[in-house]
Amino acid sequence: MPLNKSETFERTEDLIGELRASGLKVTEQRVLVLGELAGDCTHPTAQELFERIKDRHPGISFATVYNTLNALERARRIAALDVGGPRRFDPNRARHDHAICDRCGSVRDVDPVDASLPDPMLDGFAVERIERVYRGLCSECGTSSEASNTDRRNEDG
Amino acid sequence: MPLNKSETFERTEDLIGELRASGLKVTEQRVLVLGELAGDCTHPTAQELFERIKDRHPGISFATVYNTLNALERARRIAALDVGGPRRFDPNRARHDHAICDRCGSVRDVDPVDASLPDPMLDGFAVERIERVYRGLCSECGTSSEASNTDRRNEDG
DNA sequence: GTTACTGCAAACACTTTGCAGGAGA
DNA sequence: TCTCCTGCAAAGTGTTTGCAGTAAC
Repeated sequence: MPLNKSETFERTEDLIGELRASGLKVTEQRVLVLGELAGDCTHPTAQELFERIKDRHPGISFATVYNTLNALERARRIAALDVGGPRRFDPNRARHDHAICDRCGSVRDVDPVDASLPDPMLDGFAVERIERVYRGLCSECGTSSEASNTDRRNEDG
Repeated sequence: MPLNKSETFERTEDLIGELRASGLKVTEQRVLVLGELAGDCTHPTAQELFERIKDRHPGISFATVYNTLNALERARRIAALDVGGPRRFDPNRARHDHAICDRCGSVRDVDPVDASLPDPMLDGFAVERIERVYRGLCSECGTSSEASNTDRRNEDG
C-alpha cells in the first residue's frame, strides 16, 4: 500500500504552531511524529510511524512516538481509531467516516453521508461526535475472493 | 452497573439450537457462555462473562469462554465491539447503534437513526454492515462533570 | 471412530509506566 | 530554574495458541 502523502506537506513552522496550540512542548521528536502523520491517509499504527521515523532519526524511541500520539489525541489534534488490532491514528480532523476491510484490515476514508450532527442530546447522553464505520470487503479483497495471504481472520470453530 | 438481563431468558433448548445453527458442537460450556450473554445488553467483556460463569461452574476456563465468544462472532451469532480497552460482546443481532462514554467507557444501545443500509457498494468497497458509534458523556458522567473514579482517560501531556 | 472442544499454561501482541538524564520555556 | 520530555527497559493488560485428554457426533 503506498503512503498516499498529500501534496500539501506541512511546513515545520506549521507543525510547531500546532504543537504549541495543543499545549505541548515543542521537541524535534514531536515535530517528526506530527509531520509523519499529517497528510497520511493510511491510518498508520504507532509502530508503523515509529519504523518510518526511525529510518531518518535512529535515536528516537518507540515510547516517545507512542506518548506523542496519545498526547496529540488527548488534545484532539489527531484521532485514534479502535477497530481491532493495534490502534490506528488519523490526522484528518474533518468530519468523515471509515471503511474497514474484514479480510485485510485496511482502513479507508469515506465522505460523510451527511455532515450534520443529529440531536446533540440522546436520552441523557451528550453526543460530542459520531463515528460511522463501514465493514465489508475492500475492492482488492472483494475481487479476489479466495483467502488472501494478509487475512486477519482465521478459520476453525 | 446492573446486569439488565432481559425478561425473556432463553431456554436451554433454544441455546442448543442456536449453537447447532452456528455450526458449533454443543457443549455445556458453550451453552453457559451463550446463555450468559444472551439478553445482556451491557456489552460485557470476555473476562466479565468468565467471572460470572465461574461462580456457578468453577471448572470452566477462560480460554474456553474466550474461544467460544470468538467462534460465535465468526458465525455472526453475536457481534464484537472494538471500542478501546478490552473487546466487548453484543448478543443483539438487530440493527442498532452504540453510545460510548468518553469518561467511564460504558456502552449503551441506541435505536438506529435509519435502519436502511445506504449504497451496498461504495466506490469498490462492498459494504456488508455499518456501525455507528456516538461518543460523548453518558447521563451520569455528564451531570457530575468532575473527574469520575472510573475515569478511563488520564491527564497530562 | 473421528473430529472438535476443554483446560491449562505459556507465548504473544500491544500498551503503559518508572526512572534518570536532558531539553524546552 | 522548573517542568515536561526522552529513551530505555520492564511491567501491565488483553489475546491467542500448543498440547494432551475428553466429549460430541
